[in-house]
Amino acid sequence: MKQKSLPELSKTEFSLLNVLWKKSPLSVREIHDRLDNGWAYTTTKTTLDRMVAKGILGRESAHGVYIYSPCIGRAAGLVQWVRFIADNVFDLEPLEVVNLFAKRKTYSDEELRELRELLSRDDDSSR
Amino acid sequence: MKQKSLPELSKTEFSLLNVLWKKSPLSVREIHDRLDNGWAYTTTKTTLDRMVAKGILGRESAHGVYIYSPCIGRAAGLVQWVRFIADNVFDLEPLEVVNLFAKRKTYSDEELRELRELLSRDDDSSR
DNA sequence: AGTGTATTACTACAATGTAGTAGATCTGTT
DNA sequence: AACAGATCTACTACATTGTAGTAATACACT
Repeated sequence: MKQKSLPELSKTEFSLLNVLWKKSPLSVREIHDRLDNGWAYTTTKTTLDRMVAKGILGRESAHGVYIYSPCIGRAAGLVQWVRFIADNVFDLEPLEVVNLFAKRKTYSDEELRELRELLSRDDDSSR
Repeated sequence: MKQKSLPELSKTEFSLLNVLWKKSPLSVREIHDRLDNGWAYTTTKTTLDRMVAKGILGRESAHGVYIYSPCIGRAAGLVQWVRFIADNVFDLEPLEVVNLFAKRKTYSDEELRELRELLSRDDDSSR
């Protein structure tokens, strides 16, 4: 056991993380701008800070502003989502959904490998 | 305009609907049993009733119990989810994600057609 | 040094996630 | 037909999330 239980991320949390997995650390403003949903700036801020409080993100001060970065990797953050999507959207086994990822170039081989690993390992120790 | 704006379904709502899209109408008990998450029975009930209140589900009485059925079709319920998944998980255009569906036999041709239609039509009239 | 502009902290409130409890109802049993 | 046990339903409850406003700070430029 080295993984502190895969997090169950909400839709908003996931999309925030998604920005930061592409590039990080970023300031609230930077995140807010690439996040092209209709949110108010303060909404982005609030969500980020709550995620920091939960340990999903880290933040530090740089030149007078806070910058945020993910505390969990993309593979770990994806696990629960792949399960959900496999079950509810594709009606396939999680690993088969990962194979769909593999066709598209969205994830690196390394990420895919880790994702598969996490999916088969953590085979529902919870609930 | 004949579509009453595609609903933004939460994860839970989506998985409930997913059961009912497979077979309906069903009683709380029947839904609860096929829904194999760890919920308490009353949680399933509460969620169902809230969805009825929102007009996502309908319910009627049959042999002394309520039975529930979806008020929206699978294609309509999927639209926002396909957008989210396209954006945040696959990093593809929504329509390309639909093409992934097409490979697997999860959706009927009719559903796919309607889904594509809805996706291209309702190109962000909201927010 | 003062005014405008962006950032942060704090507060707010509705919706959702999750579930318990008590009362109503059904069902099978004498 | 009356009662016990099992189910179902309505109502209540409380934490978390979704979403955002406001006031206090900090910064940046004239």
